[in-house]
Parts: sequence; C-alpha cells; structure tokens
Amino acid sequence: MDRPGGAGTEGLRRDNTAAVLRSLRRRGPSTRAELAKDTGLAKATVGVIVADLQSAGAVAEEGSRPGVRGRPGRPVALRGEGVVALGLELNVDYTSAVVLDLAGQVVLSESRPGTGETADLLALARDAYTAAVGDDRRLVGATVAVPALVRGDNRTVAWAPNLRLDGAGLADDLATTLADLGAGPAPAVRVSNDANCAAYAESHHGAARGAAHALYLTGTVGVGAGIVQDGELVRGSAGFAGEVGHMPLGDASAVCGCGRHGCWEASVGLHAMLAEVQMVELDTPLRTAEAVAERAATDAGVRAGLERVGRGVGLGIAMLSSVLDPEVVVLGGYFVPLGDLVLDPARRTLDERLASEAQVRPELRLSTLGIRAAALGAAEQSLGPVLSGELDLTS
Amino acid sequence: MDRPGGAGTEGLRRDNTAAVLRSLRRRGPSTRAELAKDTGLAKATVGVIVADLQSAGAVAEEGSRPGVRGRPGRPVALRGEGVVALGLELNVDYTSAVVLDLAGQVVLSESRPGTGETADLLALARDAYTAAVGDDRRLVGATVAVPALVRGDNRTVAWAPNLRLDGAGLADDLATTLADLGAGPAPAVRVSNDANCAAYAESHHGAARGAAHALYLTGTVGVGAGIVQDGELVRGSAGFAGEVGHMPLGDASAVCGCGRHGCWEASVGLHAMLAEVQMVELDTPLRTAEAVAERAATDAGVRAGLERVGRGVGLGIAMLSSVLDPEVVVLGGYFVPLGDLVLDPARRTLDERLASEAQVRPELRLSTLGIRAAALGAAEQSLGPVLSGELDLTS
DNA sequence: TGACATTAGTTCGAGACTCGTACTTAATAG
DNA sequence: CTATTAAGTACGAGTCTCGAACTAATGTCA
Repeated sequence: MDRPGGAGTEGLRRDNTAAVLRSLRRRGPSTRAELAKDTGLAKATVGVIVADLQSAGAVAEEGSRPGVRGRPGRPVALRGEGVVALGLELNVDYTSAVVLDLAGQVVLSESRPGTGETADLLALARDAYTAAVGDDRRLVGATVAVPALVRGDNRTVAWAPNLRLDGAGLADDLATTLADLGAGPAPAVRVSNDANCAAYAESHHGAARGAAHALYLTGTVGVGAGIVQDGELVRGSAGFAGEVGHMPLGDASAVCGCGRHGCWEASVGLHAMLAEVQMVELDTPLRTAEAVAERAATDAGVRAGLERVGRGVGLGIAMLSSVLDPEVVVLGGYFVPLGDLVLDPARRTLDERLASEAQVRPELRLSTLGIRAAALGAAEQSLGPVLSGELDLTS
Repeated sequence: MDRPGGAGTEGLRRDNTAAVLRSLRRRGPSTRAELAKDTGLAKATVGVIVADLQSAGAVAEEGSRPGVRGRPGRPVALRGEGVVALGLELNVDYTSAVVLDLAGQVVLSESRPGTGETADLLALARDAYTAAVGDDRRLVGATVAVPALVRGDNRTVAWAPNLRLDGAGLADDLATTLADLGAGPAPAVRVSNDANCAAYAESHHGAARGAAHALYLTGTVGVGAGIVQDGELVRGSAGFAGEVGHMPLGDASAVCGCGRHGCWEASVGLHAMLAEVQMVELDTPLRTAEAVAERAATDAGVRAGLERVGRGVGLGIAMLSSVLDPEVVVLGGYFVPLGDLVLDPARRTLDERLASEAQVRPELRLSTLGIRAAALGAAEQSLGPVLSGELDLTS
C-alpha cells in the first residue's frame, strides 16, 4: 500500500524512474516520445529520467530507427552490461546459477551435479560472479531457490526435509561470499522456495508469460506448486502457500511417504507414476520420465498407467483451479517428458470438473524452461526491487 | 504497480493524504505529531494535509488529551458525518444495506426479507440513501454483493444460478437510481461476489481483523469461500477464485446437486448436514442450524452426525490451508449456530492433515458479523479507493 | 509563584520534481 | 529548396516535501 520509492519528491522520481524501466522492459527499446506516451509522463520528464539512467549506465541509446516522416527518434534500450541479478538453486542432486540482466536477457546459465551441500552452492556463486558480473557490472541482488519451506522474510528456512539447512545460515553465508568478492554496495540476498521461483520464472519468461494469474506445478518425488496472482507470488501468512503435495485428495488407499493416506502426491508423485507403469526409477526424475515416455510409445499398459496418473493430475488441478481461477497452469518436473500422455487425460478430467458453467478451463502447458527455471525465477525476483522503484540505480 | 494517485506532485500529495487517512483509520484519533511519526512524513507536511482534510470535511479535531508533560496535542479524528460508502446485498431470500463511514463506523444497517428481485434492492438502496446519506454526507461509492460469479471488472455478472441477473444490468440500474437521488459526483458502483465481500468484512471488522491472510467459508445450501491475501481479495483471472463448493474432495459416493460425485458441498453443505443428523430444513439455513444445535444438546445421534460433517469441513480446510496458508479461517453461514459441534472435529482433522511439521494450524473462528457481513464488506470495498489514494476527497 | 523543560504545531525558505509551452533539431515529401 | 512533421530540449511556473527555527501550551520543580 505504501509508496515503494519513499514519500518525498525524490521518492516520486524513483517511482517514475521505475515506471520508465518497466516500460523499457515490457516493450523493448523505445524513444523518449514513446516512453512518455506509455508511462503518461511529460516528454520533458522522460528526458531527464533517461539522462539520469544513461549516466548511471542502466540504459544506452541505440542506432536510430528511420523510415517515417519527421525527426527520427533515438531509441533507448536497457543496457545488459550495466545491471544484473544472480539467481541460484540449491537442490538435492544439482546446483544451478543464472545471471540475468536488466533487459531480461540471460547472461549466464550453468548447472552442476551436486549433493545439496551449501559449499557447492557458494562455489558456484563465486564462479558465476567472476564469470558474468565482475567489476564492470553492478549486482543488485541474489536469490537462492531451495526445496524447502521458507518464511515470509525470504531468509529463514523453516523446514528442509531433504537438505541440511537451518535458519538464515544460507542467506548469511551467501551474503559474506558475495561481500568477499567485492560486490559493490552489498546486494540484497534472499532465499525462496524453489516452486515459487519456478512459477515466477514461468510467468515472466516461460510458458505463462503474459498471464497475470498462473499456477505452476512441478512433479518430482513430491509435488510442489507456485501461485502467481496479479503478477505477484502468493506467499501465505508464514510463506508456506503452495504446499499442495499433501492435499487430502486422492484415493484413501494410497499411502504417502508422510505416513498418511490420500495425499495428492501419493497418486501423482514420481513413485506413484512408476508404480502405475510398473517401471523403476533411474538416476533423476527427468531421465526416469524420459524412459517411461519412450516405453509408452510401444506399451499400451504404460499408456494406461499414465492415463490414470493424468486423471489424478487433472483432479488436483480442478481442485486448485476452483480455488484460484488461474489463466494458465504450467507443469514442470517429470511431467515435461511425458507431455500429452499425462496432459490429455488431465484436460479431460478438468473439463468434467470445472466448478461452474461460466468457468473456462485454464490452459495446461508444459514448462519450457527446464532445469534452470528455479534459478531464473530467483534472479527475476532479485531484479524486482529495481523494477518497482524500491532500489534506486541512479544514486 | 503504478502509483495510485498519479504521477505528478499532486499525485504525491494524494498518496500522502491517503497514508494519513489510513493511519487514522488504523490507529484511531491521533495528533499531528503521532501521524507524522506513523506515516514517516514531516510534521509540517502532516499539518498541511490535515488542514486540507479538515476543510474538506473528512476529519475534525477532538478535545485535547491532557496528562503528559509538554504541550498537549490536539487529536484529529476521521469524521463520520463527512464521507460514507454504501454496501448492499441482494440474496435469494433477503436484501441488506450497510452505510459505513470513513472512520469505519456502521451508520446504518438494515435487512429485509425479499425474493431476489433487483427492484427490492433498488428500493432498499433508495431508503438507505435517504436515511443515512442525504444531502450533508458525501457518498463515495456503492457495492452490491450477490451470490453469483462476477467478472474481474466488478460489474459483469457471469453466472447467477439462483438470481435473475445478467451482465452489467444490476450495476447500471443502481447507478441510475443513485444518480436520480442526486448523489453528488457520481459515486462508483460495483458488483461483487457475496463470499468475497463477507471475507473482506471479516478481515477488516470481524473475526479475522488484523490478519493479513485469511480465508472465509460460508455454509448454506452450497459452500463459498473468500480469500484474503496481504489484506486484499484474491480474485483470479476471471474473478472466479474461491468457488470451493465443487472441489472434488469428499466421498465419491456423495452426489451433488450439480450432478457430479464427490463435491465438497455434497459432504458439508446444508442438505448433507441435514441428512447426517436426519432432520428437515426450516425456512432459512440459520434457523435450521439453530434447531439442529438445540437438538444436539440431547441427542447423541445428532452430535455424531455433526462430528462427521465437521471432519469433512476440516478436510476441506486442510486442503485450502495447504494451498493458501491462511492465518485465520472464519466460518460463517449455517456453521455459526453449530459452533464447536462442527469446529472441534474440524480442528482435529486439520491437525492430522497439516501439510508439514513446520506448519501451524490456522485458527478456526466463527463469524461474528451475522447476516450483514456481505453488505458490510461491500461497503468497505467501496471505501477502498479513498484509503488507497485513488479517489481524492480534498478536490 | 516563576523559570525551565518538554512536547505540539506553524512558519518559512530551500530544494526537488513535474508539467506545459515554446523552441531547436532532424528527418521526409513534394 | 521549402514545407511539414515529429523528437527532443530549455525554461519558467506551480506544487510538493523537508528541516530548522519559532511560537504555543502544559507540567515540573525549586
């Protein structure tokens, strides 16, 4: 509710500067005149703001666009060489890093196998920093995505059943690592849930781009969700929203790893899927699913098993859709290699289960971002304060 | 993301004025010094803003508060006689009206039996306007709560199975009615879902006051929900979020009015409850539930039936909590007279079903606002633009 | 009782910002 | 080569916030 930039006239400038940045991010390189029209600011104001951003290194002029009558405008573009954010993911079997520039371009993207150790992550962070940030770019923030419950402060890990994490240790460690590397004015460090990060990435860069209301589901051993409403993540009171794996939904007969019956992931998690198709797990969920998809081409029994899984997926999406009314549902994780083998039955179940006649079935899409989704979303989250006016580049 | 007040320095003033109003609303009468501290504005600025609001009739000085050392402050309070909003509810068997002043005080509250006709509502609106608005108060907006799916534009009724409503007719009719009554600068007219309105009311005035993340559930023949996240309603892409009645959750054996199996309301709606306790429906859900509660005092069979219903309620809340992570869940409608007869088993089920060890069970409370909840929330929604700076009182 | 400390609120000038208008600049059309 | 069109800039007016200095009102304590 409060003004992001601050209450005085300087705050006003910050907010207007942020509006210019957002316009550039959304519409690409634009002339001052176009920016004025898009933001509603006066031409003169835009001129001053652009000059400030230019001398801060955040934007630069491009070659002019000729053609039409009249004096040609000189387009201004966000400058990737200026400002970047770092996104990281620490998972049980790999770590990823993405460096994202202000223009939304991925500058660096790297994944390494790992064992979930904080040290792995810090090493990767160091390498990514050296390779893609260095002394000439300004790092405005870093966010780590983790498969854990993270409190609303975006620092404190409350519960990480699969990682040895506790409290704000990870955030602090990363902060000191970055400080040691000499990252200028201490960049903001945050920790965030991996499904939330991936959801954010899908809504800004991936399959849900352009949808203000999206739901992201990732299938691994468990099932996680990230909810985007009005372009922002829904966090819940403690920061735990989107923990859909144990929704009491499926067969009462299905026993879940948590010891209870009827959890959704006991019907649609990786192990449930493997039981349906009577196959065994390989080294990663993705490779496992690829093997299943391959077998499905020739094995009707496997296809039938996936059909049952798909119906369970559809049932859960029906549930979530009636609560959240998303425009797009993106499926990631092991669902991606299975594609329509799972999505088609899910769509059919969903059609049968729409809450009312007026409701339109949300579009079901597959994630296009792959393994870097969470790291990318983490980076995008770190860019947030710049685009909202909370952080001032020009000072 | 955009500044609510506008981009120029006048917009800045509007936003700061709104901040002062919000502070007064939240903390009650305050001196200029207290306002300065709370809003972060300079004393001088607050002085000017308060003077403006005073001459606009929105605030007034109260008798001074003596006691402490130093010059005593002169508290300023929101002035109920100045600015009001109108909230209405059109339901199948009654209509309600609430007039709410800027200070959050209910100026008028009236309910009448009805038959769901638009004409009933317009008549009540006229009467409420004459009685509590008249020529001396300024009406800033009116909102009608309806048991229907309303699009995100807050005007268009998309689906109203129990009312004869269609499109934006209701909003237009109310607008012309108010215009005929001579309501100054045309007040904004909106239409909104009744459960959403009630949820908003509970989070601002009722059992969930102070909770930024709340979930409201109302039990009638169906079950509806309203979701508040970060103090704002979650609407979904089309405006249909919160349609929880047909979540595929309960026994597959329970047949729902919609023709499908397993809908939540087929287990916990009024008729399902009556079937469990083997009693018949009276004229309203509330009176029916009162009769059931009375019988439960002496009839163990009824208590057992309510226990089963309560477990179903708890299961649904477990589902919703794992998705939304609310701090408080408020139950309204027919659940209120049944109280702990339903809530206790619901709490037990919920405890068994929490998504993770780290999660804390949301508090389950009963609605305290009764039949006027929706109308009150509607009025509060109409007050929103004033408190956010979208609407300027001083011009 | 009277000087003093303390807190509230106002006055005033400086500084920052946006805006509209007028002006300059750079291209195309004829 | 001139007219036209549109982009960008310079400038002055108007609005706003802010801090410092100042005035006002009260309790404290000698």
